[in-house]
Amino acid sequence: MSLSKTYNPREVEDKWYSHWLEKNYFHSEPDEREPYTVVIPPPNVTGVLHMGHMLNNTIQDVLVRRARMLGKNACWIPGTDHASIATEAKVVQKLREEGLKKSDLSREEFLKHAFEWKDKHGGIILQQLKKLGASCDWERTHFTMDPKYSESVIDVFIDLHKKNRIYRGNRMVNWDPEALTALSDEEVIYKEVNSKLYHVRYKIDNTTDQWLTIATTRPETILGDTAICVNPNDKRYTNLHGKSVIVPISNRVVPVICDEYVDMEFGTGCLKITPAHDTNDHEIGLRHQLETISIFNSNGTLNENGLHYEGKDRFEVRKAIEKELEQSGYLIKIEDHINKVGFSERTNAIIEPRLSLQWYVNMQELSKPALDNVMNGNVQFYPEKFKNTYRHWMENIKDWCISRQLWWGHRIPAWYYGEGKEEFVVCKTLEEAVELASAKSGKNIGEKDLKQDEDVLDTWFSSWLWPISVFNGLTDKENEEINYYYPSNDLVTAPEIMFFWVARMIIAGYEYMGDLPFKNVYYTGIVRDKLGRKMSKSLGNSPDPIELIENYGADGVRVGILISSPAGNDLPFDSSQCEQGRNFTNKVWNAYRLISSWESKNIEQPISSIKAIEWFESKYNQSLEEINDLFDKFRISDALMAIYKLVWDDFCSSYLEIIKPGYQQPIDDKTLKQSILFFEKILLIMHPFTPFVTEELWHVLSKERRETDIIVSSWPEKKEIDLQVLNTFNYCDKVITQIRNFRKEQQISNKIKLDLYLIENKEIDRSFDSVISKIGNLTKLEYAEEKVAKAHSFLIDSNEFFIPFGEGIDMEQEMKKLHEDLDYTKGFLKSVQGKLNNERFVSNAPQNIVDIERKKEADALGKIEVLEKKISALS
RNA sequence: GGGCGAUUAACUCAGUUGGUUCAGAGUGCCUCCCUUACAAGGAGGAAGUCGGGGGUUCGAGUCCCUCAUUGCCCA
Repeated sequence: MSLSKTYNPREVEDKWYSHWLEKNYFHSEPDEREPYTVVIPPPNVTGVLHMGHMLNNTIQDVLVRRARMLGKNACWIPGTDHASIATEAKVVQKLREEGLKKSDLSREEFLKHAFEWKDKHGGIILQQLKKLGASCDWERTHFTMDPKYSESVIDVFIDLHKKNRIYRGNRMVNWDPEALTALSDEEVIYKEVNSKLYHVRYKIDNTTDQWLTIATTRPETILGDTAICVNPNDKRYTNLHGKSVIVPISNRVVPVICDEYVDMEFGTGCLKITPAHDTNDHEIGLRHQLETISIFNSNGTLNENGLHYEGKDRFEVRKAIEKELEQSGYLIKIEDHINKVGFSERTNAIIEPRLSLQWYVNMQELSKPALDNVMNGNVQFYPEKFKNTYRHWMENIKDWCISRQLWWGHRIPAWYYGEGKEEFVVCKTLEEAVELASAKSGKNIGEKDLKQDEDVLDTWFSSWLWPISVFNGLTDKENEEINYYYPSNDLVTAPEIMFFWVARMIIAGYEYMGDLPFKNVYYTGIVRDKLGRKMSKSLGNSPDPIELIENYGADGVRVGILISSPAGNDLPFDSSQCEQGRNFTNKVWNAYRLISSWESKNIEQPISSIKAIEWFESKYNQSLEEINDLFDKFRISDALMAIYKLVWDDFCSSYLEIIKPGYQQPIDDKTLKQSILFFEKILLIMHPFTPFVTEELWHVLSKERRETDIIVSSWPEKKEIDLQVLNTFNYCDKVITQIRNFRKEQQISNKIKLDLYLIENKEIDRSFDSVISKIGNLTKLEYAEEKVAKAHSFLIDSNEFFIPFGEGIDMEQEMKKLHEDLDYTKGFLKSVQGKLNNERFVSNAPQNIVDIERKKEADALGKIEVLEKKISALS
């Protein structure tokens, strides 16, 4: 035999992937078939493949390949996201390494560098996906900053502005002092940190020595205090109502105000109010018309309101001010304190709440259809539990801050012609702006008088259009492709971006297409390491996917990653799972090796083979039905497991063993032909999970198939299942197990032939006796009338089986087993009779349940009788 | 602090309307076997008070309450 004992994925993977590409199988064009569309969650353009992508894209590929085989026009759109903050940060860092500062560059120069970077590093991840076997339509690769795509983003901005859904507002934003940009709420990560709670006393104005004490975690913001607030119901402080206090260091006189917002239990019950630097304080400030004093610059250093601290960093100032407060007697005490602090998702800088003028989308009305259509099931979530989370967020949705103080991205199409709050127009081009601005202002405004907004849009403001704009559904409305492919079918993504992305795509879908963007959303879990930690670069606990593919083969990795990862569950990943996957591909490979080694002749077909074929036909169809059902429910792991067991247990361990001819014996033509057909049917259902090994075997297995490719072959049709055959095989399997057990207990080699006698107390379907004889390696299988002496015996469904043994009888062992069996059955009978003697059970339980119990009782009684007879016969 | 989940074998998970497809699967573990497809293999086996406690019911892994532990989302 010249075939390798083990499957070698390296030899076949590149070959078939190139072949598929050459044949253009991944490419889709609208036609008369039913479309099946999936849009990839676009990875960051400069990203590299990690385990999360592996999981996510394997699932998509499984779905897409199966849809293709089901005869649908499958279209999987790949692409990348410009990821404004992440990419800009990378470019800035790269420039810094080259000695260039962003601030020294013009916008145009910077963007030139950024595009160079993108062209060089962009899309590596897409190349990596090919190694995994992803069957994306590469001709349709999109990038969220492609010209057409960008145009649609700008159009949407203009449109929403026209509809009064976009407005410009001076609001508290999450400011990233490192990236120097505002962030959306979703980009802020709150973490618990050990900090300190400073108790500081403020002197009450117009007194010589009366004080109140506040508690704060941010003493540096004292310089921006414009009030002290107490709860109006707090009896301790009624004396303060209407008074003023003197802020330490700045010596500003500020009022004491009352607001129920203050938690009387926390700290001292006196809250200092800094409207410029805290969201809640800002709201209190608005309610009480307080002055707002900003003390920070955009980069987190103090401004001129910071007095002698001007120019110093906020954390440096915190230390310094602690000292100053202490020296001047204002600091009462410092307590340890745990509080939650917001960090920038991208730069990890501590977020500074900051008042600034930003662009917002009013989400109230816009989001309604998106909530309704998920709740009513038009858009299905898998698993469904995420609907709750979704609803909670959608019902409390806040306006979306969409401007970012960056250069890499879609520049906001707003043009300013003056300093006034309303002195701007929103439109696509400078020419239009001239016209609109002139009209709006009533003045003659030229190009030079206009200045475009410096900011770009939030990345998600472009990716929320992904399912539409990859088909140019906005720039070229009603075009053939958008009409054909939209809405897409399944979206596979991580629950972490349910709000960033999924919810907003649904919103955009209803707003711009009047329809859902996808029918099903499959949420994957987070890939974690063995210890349950999230996989991350900094921890270094993430295996390199490409290395895994090299070690275990793409098919092995695909199986390994899917074998136990139900939707929505985190996946604790361990490379041993890939080992299991690799072993699976190897198993199939060896099944092929076996079949290919047989020489066929026109000889009589053994009955055992005929029966095996009958059985496997039904078994296959039973599994196929189950697998189809699991796919319909998006239970991808379970579908894989069902296939795994069908292949390994049923096809290899049972079927092939039954039909296997003796050593160097030929096989009959019919059986071989049928076995190859079975093998092909198995390859077909395996294909979505293990595309490479199945394509390889498809081609070598039979000559007829060499002209076709499995990737474009049809998913098998389900045929009838003969339950009788399946039941009889189960019985046969039980007998075989008993024979094997006997051999093992008595240490009788498989090579030694045995006799089997049986007393048929209950009718037996004898059709699989030839199979029992073959697998059990029996010389004879005889139906007897009387018990056989000096024999090992066992019971299956009240039928008695005997294997006579020669000299080395272990009688004790036999007796022990009989007694164990008897004890168990007696206990079982007792519990059944307990139920039946309970009048309430008999009168309340449905008749069929009672009947079942009665039958159990009868069976148990019969079995006990047989066992007792045997025991007395042996003793 | 608010919301949503989870807890079943050593590990990862199934368990649809309460009742024979109810205590399951895969991996791991143990025993025996290098048997002529595959030791990346074969055959067999052990292993769980279904997180604790209450309740409803003839009957609870499944429904209700409560506690504990834990995860995620939001502030």
